[in-house]
Amino acid sequence: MMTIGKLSVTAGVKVPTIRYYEDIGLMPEPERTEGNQRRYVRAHLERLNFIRHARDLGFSVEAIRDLLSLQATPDAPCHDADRIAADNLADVRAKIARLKKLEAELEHIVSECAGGRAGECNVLATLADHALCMTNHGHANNALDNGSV
Amino acid sequence: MMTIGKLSVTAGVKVPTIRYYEDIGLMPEPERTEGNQRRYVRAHLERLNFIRHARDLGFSVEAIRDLLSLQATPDAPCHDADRIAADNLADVRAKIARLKKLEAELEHIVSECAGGRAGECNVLATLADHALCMTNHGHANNALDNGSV
DNA sequence: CCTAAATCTCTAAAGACTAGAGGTTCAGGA
DNA sequence: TCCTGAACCTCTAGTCTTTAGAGATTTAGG
Repeated sequence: MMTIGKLSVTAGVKVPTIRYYEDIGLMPEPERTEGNQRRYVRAHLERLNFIRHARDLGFSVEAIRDLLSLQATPDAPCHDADRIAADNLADVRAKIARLKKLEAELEHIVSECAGGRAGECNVLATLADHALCMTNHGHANNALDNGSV
Repeated sequence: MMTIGKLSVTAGVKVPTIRYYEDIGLMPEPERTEGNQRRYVRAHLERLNFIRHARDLGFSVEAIRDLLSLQATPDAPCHDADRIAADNLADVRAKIARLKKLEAELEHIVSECAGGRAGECNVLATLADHALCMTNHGHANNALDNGSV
């Protein structure tokens, strides 16, 4: 029997976040004391660990919902879970590729900025002029959006 | 003289986003026709390109605001712009490092999933049990939050 | 029993947009 | 010149995943 504070510390998830997960149905409603305070058992901790871990790995809340429902029916084929993870892997690789280009560009910018005046500064010049751009970081804006990965 | 639609297509920024940038002061208020429609000139396109480019590179709106103000005073030392870019570079590197761990873990998970049942699936097992975790993707939740990079 | 810490609910904010409603203006063709 | 349909206008409200605070209540330890 854990309080929400204990659960929070143990799982590494902030208290309001736990309540939020309950709101959106990721966490079940736990039992309450007579004074209406939440009391959790070990199953809750495990589930919350699962959720936090999956969030850390970049899974969306929707994907986690799917995974949790799979977990609830252990006889189902794991094909779906596999697909969810594979999709995520593709995403992650795309993000890495994009960030590496970005890193190269920023390195270039920073190393060249030798403390001159803004008028000659590469940061500004590079950002202002696409023609100076080393790499093609295109308009695929969603590739790295919705962060929390 | 461009309409907002033309500007949108040319710069690769959605129309409501342009208006939003105007609201928050990233874009100046352009001239209007007698019928109250916005009309942009080339300077607007360049500024919007600057903004989009910087957003693509992971700069926050606040950082962009700083950069834009630096750009407006080209005699100022570029030290600030340099710092902003350097800060961003550190961020980008942290993101890359984290995503690489994540990639390794997902590769591990996916490759081991041989189409069994969910009860034995590594995706679920790995997510459920921290002890099976290959890497320490810690609780530094903000490292990759606020995406759009 | 008392008190301080933790909990409760509820509302609102963050960032960076995006979507829709309901109305107006513009440009090209008949 | 008029018409029509696409594009524009403002305004409100929603997205997503939390996080922070206010004000009230409960709990556990001494």
